[in-house]
Amino acid sequence: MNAQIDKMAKPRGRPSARDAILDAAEAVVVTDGAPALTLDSAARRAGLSKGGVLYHFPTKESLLQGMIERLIERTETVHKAIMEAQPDEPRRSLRAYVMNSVSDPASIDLVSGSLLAAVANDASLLDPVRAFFRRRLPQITRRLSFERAGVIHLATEGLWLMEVLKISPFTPGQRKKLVAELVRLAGEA
Amino acid sequence: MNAQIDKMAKPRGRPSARDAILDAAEAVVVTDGAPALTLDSAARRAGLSKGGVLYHFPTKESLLQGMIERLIERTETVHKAIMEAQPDEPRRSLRAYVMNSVSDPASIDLVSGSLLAAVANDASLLDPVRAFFRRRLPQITRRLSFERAGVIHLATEGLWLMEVLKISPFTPGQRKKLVAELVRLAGEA
DNA sequence: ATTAGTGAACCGTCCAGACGGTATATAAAT
DNA sequence: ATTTATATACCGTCTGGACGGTTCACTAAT
Repeated sequence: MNAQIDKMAKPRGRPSARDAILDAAEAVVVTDGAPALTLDSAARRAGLSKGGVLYHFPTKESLLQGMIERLIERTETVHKAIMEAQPDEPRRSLRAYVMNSVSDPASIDLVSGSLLAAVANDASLLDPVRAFFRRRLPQITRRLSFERAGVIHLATEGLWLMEVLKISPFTPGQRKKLVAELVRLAGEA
Repeated sequence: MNAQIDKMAKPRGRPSARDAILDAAEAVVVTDGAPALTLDSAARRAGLSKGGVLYHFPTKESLLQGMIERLIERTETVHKAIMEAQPDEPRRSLRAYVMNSVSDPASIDLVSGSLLAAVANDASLLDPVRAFFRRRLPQITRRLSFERAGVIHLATEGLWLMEVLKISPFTPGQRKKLVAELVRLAGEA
């Protein structure tokens, strides 16, 4: 499914289960809810022992940090990929952002687990997310009216967050219309 | 502050601390974070014992349900009040919604506690919120292009959710501009 | 020799919920 | 007007379980 990203600095020992643990932790949250994420449940889902999890993540907090870090890394990587596949023009960053966030309804589950886990355990774990948004803001408002780009940003993040929290009231058809409108708005001057 | 609503079926015993418990629970979440909300912490904050809390809310889940219920009730009440204070025209519902949600940055804390607590403990507690959104959707899209009203809805909810989660990247000045833009959009045909 | 684990025992803490008891206020009966 | 009954509104203690984290002896791959 996902082409795995080469880790530079190839490790020497056995292939690490670090990513598998993060995947497992996300899966636990998505299927069983945020409160179900414990060191034990993540270990079981990843197919190893609690000791194995603690080898990679010495505390639960570090596991949660790892989840958020990877969420941001993934988002940045995908955004870059989408953007570079598009013609060079000032609005491509915003449009790539919209497409990355909301164009594929199924991709929500791939990241929502990390966010939900962070919210449930310690809101300050989301600090890197805010920092990420802040870094991205000037990129997506480039050469656009701040108001217009800002509203598109808000709406995109709004749909994404509503779907992460499963509180979106829109039917699939309505959703399609809205995404199309957002992409359209992101393409206008 | 709040005129208390007459409970029909006048109770006989002492005045109930039910609302005080809900206030306390919200306050605990806002000041100490969602994981800090326990039956004990809510009781202490409300100035009574754990037994007292359990009298009103026999389980923690029922406390969380109570928080979400009151969140929705309050939102509906305030929305109605704002709306009726405005001239009768098709777009006043949407505009009242925008004003209610994001016009006052300080009011976030009054409701964020309930939402965060629900997310942290059991996402299905948010089901009534989605139902509420669904009820509201036809009202705010009345006589407006669905796409336009939908984008405003998304952006409003996006700003609100980002602020509840404390991940908004906007400066106060930028925020002001965006809110003004949303109100403006909600006023246009 | 180093890395990456296993697996089990164990500890301290926290927490939801149960339970028995108590205090307050109203209402009906005497 | 005093008693009696009764429902409401709590208090305070206890328990059983889960969870995060530690330790430790051992193993498998590179």
